[in-house]
Amino acid sequence: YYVMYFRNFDSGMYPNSQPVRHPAQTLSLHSQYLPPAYDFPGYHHAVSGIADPSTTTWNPVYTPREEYPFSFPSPSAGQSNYISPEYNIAPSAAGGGGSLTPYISQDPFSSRRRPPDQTTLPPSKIGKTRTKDKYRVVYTDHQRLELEKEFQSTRYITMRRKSDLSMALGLSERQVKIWFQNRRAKERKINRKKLQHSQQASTTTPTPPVLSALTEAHVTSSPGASTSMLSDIKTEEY
DNA sequence: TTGTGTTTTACGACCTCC
DNA sequence: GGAGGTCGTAAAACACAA
Repeated sequence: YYVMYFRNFDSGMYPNSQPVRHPAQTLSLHSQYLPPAYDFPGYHHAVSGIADPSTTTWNPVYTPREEYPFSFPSPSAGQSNYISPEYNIAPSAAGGGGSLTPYISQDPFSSRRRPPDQTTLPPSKIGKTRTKDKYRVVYTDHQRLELEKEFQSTRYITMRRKSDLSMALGLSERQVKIWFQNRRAKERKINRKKLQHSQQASTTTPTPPVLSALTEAHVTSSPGASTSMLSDIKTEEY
C-alpha cells in the first residue's frame, strides 16, 4: 500500500477528505448538482503541506486549476468533506446504483488504508500523508451511460464535447478525459483478448478467424490522434 | 461471511504533436 | 512547453464462488 501512498504523497493527492460518491452525484441532470471537490488537481502544482503527527493528516496548501472550478459544500463548514462510514449505505453503481440514496465515504484510514509510519518514510516523503480522502470515486450509472454513449459515437472526444459532457455530468474535464483514456485502454484490452482467442482458434481450426475478430474493433480516429495512436488503431483495425 | 478475481478510477512516466 | 496520447499500475469497488 505504501508504494501507492508514496506516489500520491509526492503530488499531494487528495488534499481534502472526500466521499466516494457524493449524494449529489447520484442525482439526475435535472437536479442541482454541485460536483465534489475531490478531483482537485491543484495538487499537481503549488502543493505543499505539513503532516500533523498527532492526526497523521495532511494539511496541504493547494491552488485548484481552472479545469476544476467546482467546489463542494462541506458538511463541516469548510473543514472537511469527510463523512463517517455509517452513512456509506448507498448501493454501488455496479450493484444497481444510481439511486438517490445518499452514499458517503467510509473512513479511508479504517483498516485497509492507513497512513504510512512517518518514522519509516524516506526523507522526501516525511510530512506527506494522505488524510481522510478517497482513492477514487465511483461514477453513477447515469454518468457511465452518458460517457459510454459518447464513446460509442467517437473514441476521441473533442474539447468541445468534453467541456459539454463535464458540465452535464458534473465531472471535471480531466475526469472525462481520463475516462476516455481508460475506456480506450479497456477496448484495446478486449481486442487483444479477442485476437488471442482467434489466433488460438486458428491454430486448431482450418479457417482463419483472425480477421473477423479484428474487424470487430470499430475505431473512430480523431483529428488529434497522434501517430502512435493511429498505429495503435491500425493494429486494432486490421 | 470471506477469500479471490475482475473492473473501475486515477495517476506517473514517457511520448508525439502543434 | 503544454496538451493529450498510451502504457503500466495502485487501490477501491464490485462480483461471485465456497
